[in-house]
This record gives sequence, C-alpha cells and structure tokens, in this order.
Amino acid sequence: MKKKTTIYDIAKALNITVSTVSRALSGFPAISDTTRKAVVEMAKKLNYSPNKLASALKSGKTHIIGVIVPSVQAHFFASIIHCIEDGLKDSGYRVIIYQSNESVENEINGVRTLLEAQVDGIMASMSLETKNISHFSEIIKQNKPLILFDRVNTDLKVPTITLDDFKAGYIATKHLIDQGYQKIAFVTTVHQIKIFNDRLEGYKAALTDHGFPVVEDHIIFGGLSIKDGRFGAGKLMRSSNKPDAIIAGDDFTALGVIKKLKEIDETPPKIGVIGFANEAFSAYITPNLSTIDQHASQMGQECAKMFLKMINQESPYANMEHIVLDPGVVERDSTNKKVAIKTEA
Amino acid sequence: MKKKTTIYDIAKALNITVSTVSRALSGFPAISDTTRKAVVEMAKKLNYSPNKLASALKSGKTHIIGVIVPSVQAHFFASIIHCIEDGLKDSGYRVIIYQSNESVENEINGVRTLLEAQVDGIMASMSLETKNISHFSEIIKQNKPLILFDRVNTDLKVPTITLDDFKAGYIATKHLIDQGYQKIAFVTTVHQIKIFNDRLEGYKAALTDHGFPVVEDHIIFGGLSIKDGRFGAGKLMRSSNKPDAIIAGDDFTALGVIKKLKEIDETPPKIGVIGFANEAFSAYITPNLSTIDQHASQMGQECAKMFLKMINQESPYANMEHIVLDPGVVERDSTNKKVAIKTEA
DNA sequence: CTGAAAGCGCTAACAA
DNA sequence: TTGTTAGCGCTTTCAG
Repeated sequence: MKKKTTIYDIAKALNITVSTVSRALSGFPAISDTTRKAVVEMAKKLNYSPNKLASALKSGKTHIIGVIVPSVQAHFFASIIHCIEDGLKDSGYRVIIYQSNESVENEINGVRTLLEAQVDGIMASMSLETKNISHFSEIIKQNKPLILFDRVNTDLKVPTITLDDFKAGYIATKHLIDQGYQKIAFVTTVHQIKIFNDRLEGYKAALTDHGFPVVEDHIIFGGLSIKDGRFGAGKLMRSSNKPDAIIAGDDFTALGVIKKLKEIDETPPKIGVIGFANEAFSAYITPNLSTIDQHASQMGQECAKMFLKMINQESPYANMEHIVLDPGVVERDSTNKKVAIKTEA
Repeated sequence: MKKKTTIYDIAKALNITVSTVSRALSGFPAISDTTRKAVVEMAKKLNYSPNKLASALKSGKTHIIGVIVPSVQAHFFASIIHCIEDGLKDSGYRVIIYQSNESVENEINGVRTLLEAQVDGIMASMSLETKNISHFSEIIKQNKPLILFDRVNTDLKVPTITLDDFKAGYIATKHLIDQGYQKIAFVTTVHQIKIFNDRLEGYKAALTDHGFPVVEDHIIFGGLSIKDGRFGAGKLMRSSNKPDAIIAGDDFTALGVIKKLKEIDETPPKIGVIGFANEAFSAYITPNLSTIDQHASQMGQECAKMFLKMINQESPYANMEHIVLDPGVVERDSTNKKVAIKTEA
C-alpha cells in the first residue's frame, strides 16, 4: 500500500491501455459497457484514487476556486462561504478558503498561493489594510475570474457584489432618528475600502436630510473590534458634546461600545447603539443589538452565480456586472427607547 | 498575457536550459551567482509564477495539509486552525480548510477531495454524525499523516490531541457543587465520539464522589445548538424533579439554555449554567457564561508540532503519541450565586 | 557549474 | 470501440 495505484495499474491488470481506462473512468461515451464495468470494478479492487494534480496539470483546470476573506470567525463571512460552496458544488467546483486576518501581507500571500495552486478563479473581500491592489491585478492578467464582494475597491475593473452601503448608513441613522435620538455618533474605520466611506456618507446624508448637523467630533476613526468599540465609546462619552446614540462599524465594535456604556451606567437603549452585520451573537447579548442585515446568503449565492457565468464565457471579463443588494434594519432592544422606559419604571 | 510564462520561457530568453533555471529558482547551491541573478531577474521581468501543480506532481509533495473541522464558525475550531497555520508556516506548509458541517457525507467527501488534491497530510476533528471511520483509514493506507484532534475516535490507530474530557466533565460538575448547586443536570449529545462520553462519565463521577445521586432524567441527549439547548432546558424545567443547575454540551447549547431560563424567569445564576469551549460571545452575553476552556491555541500548536514530527519520520505512524491537555474552569456570573443574591437584594 | 533527457499521472488528438 | 503517442511544467539523475 506504499505507492498509489494509477491508471497504468488498472490498464495492466485488465490488459488494455491507459487511454481506455481514462475514458472509462471519465464517462466518455464511446466505450463499451463491458470495458467500462471491468475498469470501474478493477479501480475499486485496486483502491484507485485519481491524482487530480496530474489531470489538472494536463487539462489546465483544477475545479478549485479560492475564496479570500478577512476572517472566517465573522459570521457574515462564514455564511457567505457556506453559500458559495452550496451554489458551486453542483457544477463540481470546490472551494478553498484563505484568511487574510486583515493583513495585506497575508492577502498578497493568499493570492500568490492560490494562483500557484492553479485555482480556476478567486473571490475576495479585502482586508482593512489593503491599499495597493496590484496583487489582485495579477489574477486579471492571468485572465482568471476574480470577483470582489462586500469589501471592494472600485479601481479594480472586476465584477462586484456589494450591499448598498450608502443606504445602509442612511437607514441606520434614520432608524435612530425615528427612535427619537438626536445626537448620533459614528465609530468607524478609515481606509480605501468603499463600503466604509459609503456608510459614512449615508450617515451624513441622513443627518442633513433630517435637519441635524454633522459634528466632526462625533465621528471616530479607528479599527473595528471589541477593543476599538470600547475605546471609541469612551472617547465619545468623555467629550463635552456627548452623543445620545452610537452607530458602530460592525457588531463586534458595537459589542465593545455596549460594554463601555454599561460600565459607565449608560446602558442602551439609554444611549442607542446599532451595528452592522447581524452576527450570531447579536441577538443574544444584553441588551440585544439592533443591526443592519447584510444579506450574507444572498451575497454568497450571487458570487457563485457570477463565477459560473464568467467561467462559461469566452472572456471572463466581458459583460461585467455590479450587483448591489438592499440592506435592512434589524430592530432590537439596543435602539428601542420604549424598553428603556419600561425598565426604568 | 494569455498564457503563463514557464521556466522554458526564462530559459529561452537567457539562452540556457530549463534545468539551470529550475536550480537557480529553487536555491540549488551549485549555481553561479551570475546565472542565479540573471534568472531571478528574468523571472520577475517575465512575471513568472511557478506552477505548483507540476512541481508537486513531480516531487510528490504539495506542501499543503488539509484540516477537516465540523465548522469554522465555532470559535474553538477557528482558533485551532489559526494556530495550526501559525505553527506550520515557517516550514512552508499551507493549510486548506474543509468543513463537514457535522455531516458524515461531507466528511467523506472532504477526505476524498483532500486526498485527490494530494495533500501531504490531514488533521481532522470528527463530525457528530460520524460512526463508520473507513474513510479515515484510507489516509492511513496511503501512509500519509493523519492526526485527530478534540473529537477523536479511539478505533483509529493514529496520534491524537485531546482535552482530558473526563476531567472537564468532572471539574464542571465540581465547580457547580462548590457553588452550592445540588441538583445538576446535563444537556449533551449521544454518539461515537469519545469526548462526549468522557465528559458524561466525569460528570457522573463528580456527582458520586460528592455524595449526589446520578438521576437519569437529568441527562438529556439531543444535539448541540441553541435550539437544542432551549429544548433541553424546557424539558428539564417542566419535569417533576427540576434541577438547580445545568451543564450544557457546548457554549451554543448553553446559550439556548439561558434563553429558555430567562423566559421562564429562572435567570442564571438562580439556575446555574456552565458550557464548554469558551466561545467569543460567552463573556458578553447576560449573564456572562461560565465555561470550560479547551485550550484551542495549545491544541493547534500541538497539531502542528505533531505533523512536523510525523512527516520527518521514515514511517509517519512510528512512535505514536496521544497528547492530553488539561481543561480549566472559566468562572463567570452564570454560576456565581453571590451575584444572584446581590441582584435580588 | 551547466546540459540532456526521463518521467510524475493523466488527457486527448490522431490512428487503426 | 480501442491503441499510440505526445505533452502539461517541473525536478532530478547522469553526463559533461
């Protein structure tokens, strides 16, 4: 059992040639039923397992597609991956995952590794650090499908699947205004990635549309994490112009914000808090967290569909599409002033 | 840019042979500095990217190792993977992840896919459904390293890295007893995987050692999920012999238990609740959840170390080790009766 | 220090 | 319907 059986072993055992074996195994039509059966049986008997490397080398197709995400620990990305796998498995494509851990260096490495592994295409959501995008251009140069989702960069001329993030920022803000909050702050992050800018613009637009001023001190730029949330909330609540509601860049950051607010006895919804992403835990923390649903499953499905379309075209980048999904507010207690009144009574 | 540059292109451009190029690129010692430099430069100029498929086919080593886990959404598994990657990257090994989603069918598929992709080894934590283990035997037959971690099956003669799960069950129970709880129930799952049995045995032993009876009705066998937790807690609290504390098979299940208890106004620590795994959210739910720390990072490191050891031996399965890690209790509010008293005062 | 050539396991013309 | 044969891109003896 030391060395693997190959189609040569099968051929030899059956006294036929490798081409016949190859054809029998790959369902080639012009093969007699007898031969096919004999081959399949012998393959099983010899415990044959095909070497995909060899066939990929020959055919130029690995049927593997690479997905690069910042981290699989975010429920949002995990769900997307799941849906991509789901949408692709019927077509015989497998997914391999590469985590950038929010570092460009890892991201570059990821692209290289996947390309060297000869994947048939790549889907990616960029790391927060990513500014230079030349590593992605390499994929395009090789004329392999690249699809960017959620965290995209518009300088890259590739199909994208995103949320309407301007609208997401807008409705998050509007939701708070509708709940009666008046001084709304925003803890977010700064970089090249479109979605965070769009959300910020949506936030500003909503404020303006409803007659509220945009206060520079109410916008905190940092990272996105529980720690950053705590820090941002602390800074805001120590300032002379304290907000009465905080929008957090994602649910983890919102969690940090809530932690901090609880410590200083400003537990939401006293101070309103809303996040982005609808993480698994968001419904279970106290108070449970209002958030913006980013439709992970739909996004994953669209990625899969888009990939299949690209791979089946002569040129993958013809008829490029940019799909934009509609965000929704998930209203929970952290922005529900009525709960606060009830609790205080 | 349509077709990729190969070492042949480099060789032609430099008027040397492919063997020289290959050697120059792979850091072979007996190569003149001049040639090496020229090759490297030309490689960059021609935008060369090696085809790992070809080199793997030739050398029989892909330097890729496959990790099969039930789901990356569990913080525990995500952390382990992270640490495996970390411990392996210096040796040039890359990790690809395959999720079984707790289904044997996917698991079998995963093993096959990884084997066909010619990975150099596999690490796996079994799905809850897995009973038959022949798909894993296949890896051993091919004489490739297989390491089982956390959810192992002792019928497979391979190295394992586990927690001392008997002890885990024991200390979880003892912790509750120490806190003053007297009627301790256990919501868990039933199957072939060793750890869940061990935990149950530890639970029983702790009860017995401290003079408490083992009550059959206090042991609920179901799945592990938020839903199963709700269901288990409901069943327990409706019974005539209500427990005053519940051990849940994992933190997700514990979350469901807490949800249910809150609804029927038995919010922990009134009824004590403890989970397993120390998920990211556990510290943030209310009341925050006591749990058993499974030392994910240590487990990941040991996996990496073990793999390196196996791959460097003549025969991977010589000197097999079974590493057992020590669990620890993370004490939080959900089992802290003093908090309850304070709150009620 | 470099070249020639065989071959990893499989596919796919082209023949028969 | 099956066989022959030439590679896919790379590594690696064996010569020189």
